Amino acid sequence: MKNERFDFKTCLKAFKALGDPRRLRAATLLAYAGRELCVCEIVDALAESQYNVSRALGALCAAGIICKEKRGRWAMYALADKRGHLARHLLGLVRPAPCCSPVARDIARLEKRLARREGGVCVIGCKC
Amino acid sequence: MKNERFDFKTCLKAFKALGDPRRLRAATLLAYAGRELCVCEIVDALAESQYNVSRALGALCAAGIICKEKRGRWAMYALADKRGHLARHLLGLVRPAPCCSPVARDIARLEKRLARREGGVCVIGCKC
DNA sequence: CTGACATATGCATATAATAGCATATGTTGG
DNA sequence: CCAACATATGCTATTATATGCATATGTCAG
Repeated sequence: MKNERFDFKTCLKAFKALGDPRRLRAATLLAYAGRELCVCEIVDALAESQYNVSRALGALCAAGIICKEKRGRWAMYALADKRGHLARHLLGLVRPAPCCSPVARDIARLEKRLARREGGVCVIGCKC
Repeated sequence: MKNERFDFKTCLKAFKALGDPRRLRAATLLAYAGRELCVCEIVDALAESQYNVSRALGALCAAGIICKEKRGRWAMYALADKRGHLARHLLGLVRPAPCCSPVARDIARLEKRLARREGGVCVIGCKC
């Protein structure tokens, strides 16, 4: 993972995908979490509408930043693994929680939400 | 320069600025060159209009990716130094010249152009 | 099979980014 | 001071991107 390089098109797609506040927040959140999160947890953590979050996650997925795994009626997202080295590099550059950063608030809300998991899985769903 | 991190806003601006083909090409070119280039050299290397290149360089400058130094009627651009560690990290991820990449062509044209410098300075100007 | 639920998407519209042209700005040489 | 030149910018038209609403899709519980 050292001195690794990626082709132009791949980098361009990644930069473009991360060049939007909501998408960067979502990706940073997933990088911070270091594990799969379900959509409704991300919706709560970002405090954004289900619509906007779904679109953002879809775009990040298309850019190869994150990946999705459908599990029953739940959709789980995590940082991409296979082609995801670039994503790790990029998100590793974002300071996780300097106070007053949007990321700090997102993380705080995520922690609260994760505390409500049961047996390691989300059982709450959307409250929208 | 190891494990360095940057705040959310800075990263967002950088990703946004690099999420455009022409801007990413220009920044990658400057990273590759490793020295100041004048606008007309960049125009020739990218084979784009003076207008488009000027706009792209302006945007990269505003995002803190590159910096500008006016020298007489010439404007020289280089990767940002002071606040530019992020830029170096990011552009270090772009593979410089896999053949068939736009970057490869840009670099080839740049080399030709640099060969025409006299005493290390550009003396040609725009031919547009 | 039905109703409730988690998530995704189509369509219409708002908003922002980009392109091109012409022209402005500032600098040098005569 | 003027003309030539390198570079930047204002304006407008165009195009891409984001938003909101409603609704579609697919899955589970009963």
